[in-house]
Amino acid sequence: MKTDFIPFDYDYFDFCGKNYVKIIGRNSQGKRICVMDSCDIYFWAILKEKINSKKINKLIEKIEKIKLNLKGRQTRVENVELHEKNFLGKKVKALKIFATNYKDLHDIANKLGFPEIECRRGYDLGFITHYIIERKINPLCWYEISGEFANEKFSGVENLDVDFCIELESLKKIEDKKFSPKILSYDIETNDLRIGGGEILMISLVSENFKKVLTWKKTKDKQSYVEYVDNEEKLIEKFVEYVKKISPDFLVGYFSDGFDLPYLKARANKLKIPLNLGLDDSSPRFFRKGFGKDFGTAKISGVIHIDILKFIQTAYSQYMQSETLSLNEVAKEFLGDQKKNFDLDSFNKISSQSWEDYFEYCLHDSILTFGLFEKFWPDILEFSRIIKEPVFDISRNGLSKQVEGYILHNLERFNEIPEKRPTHDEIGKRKHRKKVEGAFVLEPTPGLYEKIAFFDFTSMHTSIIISMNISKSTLLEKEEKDSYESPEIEFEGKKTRFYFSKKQGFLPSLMEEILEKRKRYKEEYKKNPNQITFARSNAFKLLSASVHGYIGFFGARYYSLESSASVLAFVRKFNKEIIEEVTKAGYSVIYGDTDSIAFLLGNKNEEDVKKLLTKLNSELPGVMELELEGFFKRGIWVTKRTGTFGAKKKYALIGKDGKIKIRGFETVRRNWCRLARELQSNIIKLILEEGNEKKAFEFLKEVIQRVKKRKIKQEEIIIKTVLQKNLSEYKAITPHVIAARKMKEKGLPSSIGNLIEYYIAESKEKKKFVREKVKIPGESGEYDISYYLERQILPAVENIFQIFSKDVKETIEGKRQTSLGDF
DNA sequence: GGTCCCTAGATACC
DNA sequence: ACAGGTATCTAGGGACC
Repeated sequence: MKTDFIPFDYDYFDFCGKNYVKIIGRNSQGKRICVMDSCDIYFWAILKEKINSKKINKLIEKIEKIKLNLKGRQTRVENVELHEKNFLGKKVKALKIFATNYKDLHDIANKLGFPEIECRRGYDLGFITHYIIERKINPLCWYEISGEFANEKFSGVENLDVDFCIELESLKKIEDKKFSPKILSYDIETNDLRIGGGEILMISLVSENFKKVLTWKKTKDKQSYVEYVDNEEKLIEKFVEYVKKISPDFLVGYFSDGFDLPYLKARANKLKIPLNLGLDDSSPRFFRKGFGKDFGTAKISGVIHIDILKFIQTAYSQYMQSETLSLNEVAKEFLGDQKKNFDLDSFNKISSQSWEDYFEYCLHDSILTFGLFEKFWPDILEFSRIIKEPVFDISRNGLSKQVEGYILHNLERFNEIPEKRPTHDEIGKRKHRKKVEGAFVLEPTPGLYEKIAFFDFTSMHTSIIISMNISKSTLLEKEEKDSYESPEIEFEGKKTRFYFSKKQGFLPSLMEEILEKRKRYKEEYKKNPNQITFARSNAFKLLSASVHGYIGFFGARYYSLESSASVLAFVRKFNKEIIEEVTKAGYSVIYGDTDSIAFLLGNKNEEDVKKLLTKLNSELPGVMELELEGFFKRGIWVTKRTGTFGAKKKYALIGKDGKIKIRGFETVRRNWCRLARELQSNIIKLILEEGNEKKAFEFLKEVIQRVKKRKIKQEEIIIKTVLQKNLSEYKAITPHVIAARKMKEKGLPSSIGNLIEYYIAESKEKKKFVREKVKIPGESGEYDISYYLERQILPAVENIFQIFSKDVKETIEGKRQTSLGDF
């Protein structure tokens, strides 16, 4: 039997005491295939230096005799080989110790208390990762495979609903072909948000040319996509039936790891019915990660369950305009579509027509989820191919896991044995180490400026890692001639320098490849700018930028605080040097943050600036590169609220095309009310466009009048804050905590991650705390004029007008008495 | 009950 | 626990008078 094949998902099982991998995928005819395979299972025992071959042979003999009795199961070392390997860049002799079952490696490793052995490695990769590395059958790449039909052989162990099942004999990588996975999105609606705490009212399903809402709630009219069942029990059964019938490669939800699938499972358990969604009729398995704070993941055998929210969260949230990651806002940003309007507040009072609306609302959620998956699929695909981990994991892993995955799958090229995961104790120690000094931020001189140029370093941290060959394995113990020397660093209380070998390490070498990808996608975006090419470009920017974070992350295998400190010291050094050079060239530098610098053109022109850039680049080492971010017509920098110091990380620019770029100002901070944000944004715009504050001041006066006359709509005064911890954990009782408590009383979502909305209302008595005046949107009350004038508008505009020596405090607060007389 | 200083908390920038 | 450090700013917490 021979066929082409593209692997989607990997799982493993035991058969006759041996590890098998089952890979689910398809061929170009669209047939679903299960490939059964196994691979060599082994780990490494790295030997101490200067052990003679006689001793090694004796050691091998001893190890070969190791037998274990684990929970009634017999296992033993199968074979031992001696290899020349690298470990952390150093040549070592290592024993490759083979076993039957991956699960046993840890136990066997623990039996190796021989003095000749320095350390044991390679038993903690996870079987799937180990398998992919070993057999090189990479996710989402095309292969030509051959083997025997194996449905019979594994029957009784693995009964899968696939077109055919093959035991792999040979494989060959073939050219990429186009393929479109079958996608089914789903969404449930319930009458209680606590998992399993209420009933599931309806479930929507959307696939290509397929739309369905299942419900047991009968109504007078009926849309064609609505299908009635008798009760909740039948609802769940019908859902399973449809999933099996459509038989998708990907079952996609939005926050479905945390809500939809656990809810379905909980209800199925309660009703004592199976939730046999797996291709082998198994129920979803839930894996808890961390210590309760986060949600687990939900895995379905043979069907790849994707919670698209997770991928968006790690890969894109930093670059999105949306203020929350709600399906509504995310869909608005990426699909230009949003959720249907439906008031979920009162389940009991839903009329028949409302139920129709509710069905449509539910259906539309699945439509949006489907659309989001389609939009992000190219990115998930690319990530999965590059990192070589299955989509299930790629779509859920954090950035450190992605970087680490990339490293682990590429070690073999360097003949490297993988470093182990840090132990719990080691993590504890790392977390308690003193933080290293970070980047340098130049304090700006507040003012309105004309003709500004911005330079920034492309992927600065990564290019430093590459250019200075910085990593755990290239770090030298002491100064060596002809090595890279870090600037002086304050490290663990002492001033010191670190040195890195000039022989390129495997990590810097791998980073060079990531940087290449990043550049390629940036070019692609420039050629064809749209949301998706932008997002992809940024996803790789993020992956590239995460490399530095990874080596300073306490959970990393290749953690090295010395390396991290060195990278940051170089970051400071290069930025300060560029500031100096640009100043020397006759420009006045306004601002700089980490990898960027802003300066005035003055009496020079753009050509001069470009020439300067070329000159600066010719002096930079390795792959380091300074880039022209852009020329701007005007820019504004303000003071901090307290004192006369220039505020860092707060500025606004207007490009030659009139486009405005605002950083750090209240305008871009979601926990300020829209009134203040929009006012500030308009004022910044007017000032940047006009070059003076006159029109802006008139605008301010108008808004003040509207506030005083209570002409401001409620949605403009709402303050939105995301709850970052559980309500009981707050030490300080802030306004948003009070608002969250009120929401909780009303049964509204008020746990970690939920958006808390409130406004500050006027009260008869004088109140000491803001929190005493907090009201949530449904509560009746008039907004507190003084609060909004003094605590929202004033702070948002005061510093801006101060640049023109205009004190607006009087304008905002002063006239209040007279205008209040009008009422 | 007011003032002062500090911390908690949220959210931004790179 | 699940990339890092730097920074701004509000409101609350607590000491003191």
